[in-house]
Amino acid sequence: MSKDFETQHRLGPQRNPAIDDAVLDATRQLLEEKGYAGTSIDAIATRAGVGRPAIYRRWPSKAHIVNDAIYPVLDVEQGADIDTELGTEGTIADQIRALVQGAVALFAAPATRAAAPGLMSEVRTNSELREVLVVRQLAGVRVELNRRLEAARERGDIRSGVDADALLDIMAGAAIFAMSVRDVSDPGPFADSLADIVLNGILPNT
Amino acid sequence: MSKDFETQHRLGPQRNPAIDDAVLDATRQLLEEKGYAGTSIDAIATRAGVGRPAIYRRWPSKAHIVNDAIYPVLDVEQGADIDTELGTEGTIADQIRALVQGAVALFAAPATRAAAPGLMSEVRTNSELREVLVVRQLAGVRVELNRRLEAARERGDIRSGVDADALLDIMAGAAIFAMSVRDVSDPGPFADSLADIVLNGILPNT
Amino acid sequence: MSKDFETQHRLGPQRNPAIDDAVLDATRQLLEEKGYAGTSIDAIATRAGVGRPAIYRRWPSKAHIVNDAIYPVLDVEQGADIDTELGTEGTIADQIRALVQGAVALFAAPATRAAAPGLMSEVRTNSELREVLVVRQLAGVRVELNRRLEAARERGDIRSGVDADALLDIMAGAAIFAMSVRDVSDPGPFADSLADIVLNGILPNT
Amino acid sequence: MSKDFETQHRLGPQRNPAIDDAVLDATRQLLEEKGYAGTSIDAIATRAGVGRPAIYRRWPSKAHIVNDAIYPVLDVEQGADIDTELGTEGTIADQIRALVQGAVALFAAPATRAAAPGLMSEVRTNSELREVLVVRQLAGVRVELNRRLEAARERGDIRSGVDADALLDIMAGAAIFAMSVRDVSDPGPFADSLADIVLNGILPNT
DNA sequence: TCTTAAACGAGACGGTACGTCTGGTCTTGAA
DNA sequence: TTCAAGACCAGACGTACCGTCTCGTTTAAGA
Repeated sequence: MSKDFETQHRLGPQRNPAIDDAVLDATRQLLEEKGYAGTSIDAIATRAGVGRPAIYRRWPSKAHIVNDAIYPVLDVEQGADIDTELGTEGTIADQIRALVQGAVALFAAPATRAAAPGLMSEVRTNSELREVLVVRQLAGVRVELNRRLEAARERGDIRSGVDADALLDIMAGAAIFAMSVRDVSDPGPFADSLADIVLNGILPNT
Repeated sequence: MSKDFETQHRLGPQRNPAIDDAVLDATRQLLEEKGYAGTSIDAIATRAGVGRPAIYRRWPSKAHIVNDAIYPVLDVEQGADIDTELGTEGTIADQIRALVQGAVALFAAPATRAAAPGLMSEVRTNSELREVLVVRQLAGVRVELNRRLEAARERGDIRSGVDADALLDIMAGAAIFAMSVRDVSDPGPFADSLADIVLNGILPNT
Repeated sequence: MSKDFETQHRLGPQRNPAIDDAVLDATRQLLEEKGYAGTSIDAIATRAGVGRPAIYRRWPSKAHIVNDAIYPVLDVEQGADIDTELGTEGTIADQIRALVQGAVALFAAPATRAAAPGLMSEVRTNSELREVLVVRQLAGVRVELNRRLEAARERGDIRSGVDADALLDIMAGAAIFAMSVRDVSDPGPFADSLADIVLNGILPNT
Repeated sequence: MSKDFETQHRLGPQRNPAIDDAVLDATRQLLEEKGYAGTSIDAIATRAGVGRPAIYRRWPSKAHIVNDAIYPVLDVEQGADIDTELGTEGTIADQIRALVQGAVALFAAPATRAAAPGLMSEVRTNSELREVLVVRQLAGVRVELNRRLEAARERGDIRSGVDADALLDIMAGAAIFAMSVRDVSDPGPFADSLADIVLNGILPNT
């Protein structure tokens, strides 16, 4: 129960950044152990050795905590991060392959398997969460993916008529479904199979 | 508050099937209005004009009610239904197109948009629900799809190396993601885009 | 679970008197084992091997069943029984002594220890029960006791000014309190102590 | 529905003592209006304008609430209170008279009439309640009464052979029976009649 | 012998209360 | 101003009884 931040403990009027980490760590542990519904804010606070108000001071709801706990930040508003994330080098095929690998790896972590469907569910009723998750995080990726596909299409690297939104739905949706519902144990082969269908689906028919 | 089944109301030691319908109807309404988390069993009972114990007598958890409320039964244990459901006629391309249309239509209903991610989340911790939803319902479809793809591959109608499980993950996952997260308003064009990518992904490259 | 009345079992349009006995027996057992609050009608029906409607056909409430189960009938409307019950022979001292012995013996049975306070509680809100228990059973005893004391007072056998109602409250109340609350293990000595105080309390000084 | 304690309302980590009072007041009201069985914890919480958990934080069962609501505390562990309560001055006759008056007054309050038999009933199955009510509260009185009678007997002020326990059973039992079952409307004359019999029962026969 | 009608067990029903658990807010007192 | 601790309301959870009612069967008594 004794945490290292309990020794130097209170910083006065500044927030203690160690608390953020302790909370996110505890959240990941609990997601893995008890699942999304079983991860209560009470349990997070107890596991992190932190009071509940310290949590509510930082995040407005459980979904926001979970979102921060399982997804990399990348909402830095600059294109640089997204570019790096999406793999800016190589052919469009390489880029898509990298994207699929990235998506599968993202949703394959145990905590994420437990959390992703829960967040999908809450995003429908919690508009504050929707703003953060769908608008700020997902929309950026959509725009960037659209830009890339557009460019590739102009170069003739992909078929015309490929819907970028549907493509993103496939990559994210299939990865989440495989990891969280089918509970695929080895993500590698699945990522290959997924990339195989997706690439054949968008590249020109020779 | 008076329901039509209240007039003749009690059938003695047999359960009143009108209550099943009233509960499932109320569940669909509440899912649409309040979302998955906001749909409490109390609210369902009140809306259906039914006591809470009558619900617990029929379903062991909220997830089971929701499952019955939004998914067609088709667990008839005979292949016949699944065959019909999956579209047994025409070329493999026609069959896949029908499958994609069916999946999108299934997840496009407002109640289902609200419920599907919630069920995906609970299926991970509720093993009783997993039995019903993943093993009994999904597994049948997986087996049948696998059989069809195998046959088509032998006829050379699709590429070899296409993973049937990944294909099902794509169809279900993409449809759920598009409907529940992206909240696509018109399912028709999305289904076409999805079918376009999927078909090109599995058919031979000319 | 097989009762002897289950062999020949149903008598047609007449009630099966064996059910009355089975229910009252089960009630006494459950009172002793689980106490008054823990004795549910469900449990009585199950223990007696009887359906709930068969019970409700005979008694309007749990309190009525318990009343029948623990108290001797004596509501025969004829003074004869009460006379016998109250001990009509001997001096007034002998009669009072017999009364005290009877009261203590009545409330000393294990089932009665558990039930008496519960009935006292329900009699305040259940007016139907009040009618049966207080008016029909107790009032008769009050009247008869009053008559005896009046006669004894005229003969100079007891002090004047002794309140018959208070005397009955003492005998019943003290016996119930000793048995149900103090949980006296041996009723004999207690009955003697009680009789000692009561007799000295009403007989003339010297 | 707005209570005075709602203005300043929450005291932080300390419990709000105003809630204790509000709950006990509501309990007394409900006992008077609906009787013991009709006084649900739900109803108490609603009437007191308080959440149910706030009640369960303070008392382990309905019986404990009722006990606190109707009986004065006097479990101060020092003899002083009990001495005062039992009336330490005057002859033994005066003391007994005071005791009888006190007992009758205690059980004459409307809420107490409704509650006392219910508590007597629950004390038999709820051992936690028995500890509080019988051991901590009643036993102290029994010991003190025994001491007084012993002293009086040595002085020759009462007959030898008077059982202190039976005497207490008489005073408490008769008062409860008269108030809760017979429902005596005017406690004064009853207390006089009871004291008359009791005093004659224990004083020497001149 | 056949019919009628009541009693029976089994158990579903709406309703109410139980005691527990969360979520999100607020307050205290120390640092 | 932050922190931990924790009290607070609101309300959902799943369970247990209550008293009523209906079912389908059994059985005694009357036709």
